[in-house]
Formats: sequence, C-alpha cells, structure tokens
Amino acid sequence: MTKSLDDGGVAGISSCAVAVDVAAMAIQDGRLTLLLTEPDDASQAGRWSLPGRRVRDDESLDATALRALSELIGTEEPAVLLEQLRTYGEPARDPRARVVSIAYLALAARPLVPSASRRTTVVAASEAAAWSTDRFAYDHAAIVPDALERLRAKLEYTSLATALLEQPFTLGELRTVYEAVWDVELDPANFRRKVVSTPGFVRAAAGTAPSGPTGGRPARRYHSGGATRLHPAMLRDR
Amino acid sequence: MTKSLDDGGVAGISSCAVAVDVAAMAIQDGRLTLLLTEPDDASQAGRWSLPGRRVRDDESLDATALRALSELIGTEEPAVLLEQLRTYGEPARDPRARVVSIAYLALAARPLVPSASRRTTVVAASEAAAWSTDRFAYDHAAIVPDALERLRAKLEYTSLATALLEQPFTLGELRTVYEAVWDVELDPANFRRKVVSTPGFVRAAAGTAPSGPTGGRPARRYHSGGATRLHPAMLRDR
DNA sequence: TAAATAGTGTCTCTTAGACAGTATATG
DNA sequence: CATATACTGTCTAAGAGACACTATTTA
Repeated sequence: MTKSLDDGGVAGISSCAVAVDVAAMAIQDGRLTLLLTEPDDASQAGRWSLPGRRVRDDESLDATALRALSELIGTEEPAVLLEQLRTYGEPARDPRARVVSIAYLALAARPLVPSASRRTTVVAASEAAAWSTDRFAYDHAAIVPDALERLRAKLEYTSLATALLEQPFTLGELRTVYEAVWDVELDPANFRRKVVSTPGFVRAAAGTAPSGPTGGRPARRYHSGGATRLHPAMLRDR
Repeated sequence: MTKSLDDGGVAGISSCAVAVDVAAMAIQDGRLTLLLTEPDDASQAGRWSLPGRRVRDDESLDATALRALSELIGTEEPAVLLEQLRTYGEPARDPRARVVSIAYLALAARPLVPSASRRTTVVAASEAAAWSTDRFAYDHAAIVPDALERLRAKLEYTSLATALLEQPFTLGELRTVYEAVWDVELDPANFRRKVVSTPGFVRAAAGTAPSGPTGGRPARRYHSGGATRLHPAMLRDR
C-alpha cells in the first residue's frame, strides 16, 4: 500500500506500526482513577500498560481509541470524552518493533469497571503517575504523568471537568471533580460563585438532587453549558 | 520488521507510513509568518503544504521534525524551538496511501528565509489560517489554524514567546511578539509590569539596546528566565 | 435538637487596566 | 525644539479568597 509513496524505496525509511494507547480516567469515591491492563506481549510480563490497539487500515485514530476502550470495558460512546494527548515515537520504545503510539486521554462520566475476562485494574491516577518506570510496560510510565498533567491543566481553562460527571450534576459534584484532580480543597462558596459567573460553563437544570446520607440541603441541578474554553479560567494557585 | 508484532497477521491491520509536518513560524516586521512549501507529490500541484518528511527507522519524531526544517532552510538547532502539536491520521488524508502525520509547531528566533532551490514561501500566519481548504495540500488546511491557535493559547501560560526572539531582547520586542501573535495592541507600561512581576519569565541582562531610527530611550536587555509555565499567566481578554 | 451540605452576603487584598508623568534617545 | 520609545507612579474597578450567615436536609 505504501509503495506508491515516492520515498518508499529510500533506504532507512519503512513503515512503522501505528498504535493508540488510552489513559482512561474517572472519578470514584472522590478520587481520580486510571484504568490499566496487562499487555498481551510476553516480554512485558509483570508490568501494567494503558489499553492500546493497533490502528486498522480504514479506521481513524479516534475510532481506534474508542475501540481500545470499549473492547476492554463496555463503555458506550456518549459516556466517554476522548481527547488526543500526544504521540510517542522513540525508536526503541517497543522492544519488538518500531511502534509509533498516539496517546489519548479518555474521561468517563461513570466509574471504570475492571473486566473479569481481560486482566485489568483501576488505580489512583496520582499514585500511578509516581510509579517507578519498571512497573509499566513500554514507555507508559512517561505517558501516565503526561496525561494527568494535561487533565490538571485543562481543568483550568476548559469545561473538561463536566466530562467526568453524569448529567445533570450538582455544583458540589463538580467541585469534587476539581478537588480530586488537583488534590486540593476548595471553598464551596467561592467555587460556586466562580462557576456560575463564568459564561457558558454550566446552565441551571430543573429540580434538585436529593440530599446524601449525611443530610444537607438539596442541591440544584446543572447541565454543561455550551462553552469549551472558560473565560475567565478556573485558576488554581501555586 | 513489524512481523514480530503479534497482530501483524490480523486482517485489516498493516503498517502505515509515518510522517512529520512542521508549522514553522517567526516574527518578521511585527507580523507572525509561516513557512510553506510546494509538495513533491504531483497530485497536489498548485497547493501549498507544510514542510514534511517521513520518519526514518532509527529516528525520533523530534529529529524528523528538525530534519524537515533544516533541509528546507539552513536553520540550526538552538534558534528553533520544536513542540509537538497533534497527530493527524484520517484514513483518506493522503490520497496515495495511509499516512499518519505528527504535526509540529516550530518557533524560530529569526525571520524565516525562503530557499531558492526548493520552492518555498513565507506568508502571514493569520492569513494562511483563513485560506480555503483547496489552497493547501492534504489536510494541511486543518493543521495551520490548529498551530496558530495553539501558539496563541500557549503565549498565555508559557514563556513560549521568548522562543520567537533572539537573546537578549527588550521588553518592547517581547511585547511586539504578543501583539503580532494575538493581533492586539498592549499597553507598554502594564505589559512591562506584568512580565517583570511574573517569576522566572525574564531576567535582566547587562547593558541596553540602542534606540531605533525613530529615537526613544534605549531599552534594557533581558534574557529568558528559567520558567516554562507562567504564574500568573499573561491573560488576554476577550 | 446537632451536624451536614447548599447557597448568599460581605469584607479585604491583590491585580489589571487606564493614563499621567518622567527619562533618554533621534532628527 | 518636537517626537518617539522606555520606564515609573497612581488611581480605579474587578476578581479571588476568607469567612459569617441563612436555608434545608438527615439522624
């Protein structure tokens, strides 16, 4: 197929295997979690990897990412937001062959469920990002911190946090997303004011959510607003 | 080479050609410019493309990007900052074959010089980003606006602007970068205060730069500070 | 009742922007 | 001298954070 490309016959240029790896994250019990799986590759035994698949001939990269995820967990499309992270292509990143991998960030609105058939696990994202390199297969020890940092940064200036919640949601739930991802405590009053005053971030929905088991006033429900970029941003201090 | 991968024999999966395309930008006469070239591919005659090269077997993606650039203009390494933009991999983006392309953003400290031998041109980045699709080869009409928007966004929260200047520079020059990229006018006094008060953005250098032909007090020189991310950010209003 | 969560009001401190004023160059 | 650019000072308005206070639930 690639032989029609004019430099197909040049020495030192052949085709690479192209794969997609997905860093799938969700909120569970107030913590940000990451889905990991055991790679099929025997040379990587005892290590964890991000779910990955090779790109098929007729398939877009986004479609490969969705397939990598849905073959592992039964995730349907609307519950997951996929966003390209970056591409990893060091020549030796896979010992078997040259594999260029496009990494994706996937944000699920519901907790990730490890599948019984495939060997998968769900771990705290911040812990996995700090694991030593040899607990991961390939170069996935580099991808995981990149994914976490990208998510942390994007929460500031985009409405991405709403992708980690089912709709409608309360502002308390939205605040727990920020607290879980940034690992901070936020003032509920100031958080609310900031969210509501940022145009297009959320819009009020009908009704209220019931109180939790510890009581408390029922919270109003909100939907995501139309905005993807937030102005002003939800800045975290440092 | 890829036959050692376990799904090499699966139907619908073969290797893709992998290429790198570079959106190289620089400041020239107070405007942000973009380097374009005519593709070798005859099927794309009459269209402009970003400089691109296929990735060699033993070559990192960054190295390919640098090669794509330096084969076209005589750019040496320290004068150019390369940053991965995103990867474009729609199955039909290249009519000849499946080509997955990793796009890079390249920021040059000096104006880009079109080479005489290869057919290249330098255009205003904002104009190219608005060109109709058929003036570009492949899907490069999508890459150019992405690159411009990425640069505009990154000027806010990173020190990337200094990559578009030779060191040392004056704060007037740095302001010109922001004005060119964002297409706004900034108050010199407030800009200065913001830059100087942002930790790690710039550090004072020795001496002053001579006045321009229109006079004016000589400006102090500055170098880039160590910071890559800016806190607080240089926010543009909207 | 107390405790918990939602939501409002208000004060203070910081910062961004407008813009006046000073410093030092060219012509 | 006028003009241009660099740089400083200062006022004002908006926003962020701290935190008191009210509202509505569970136990």
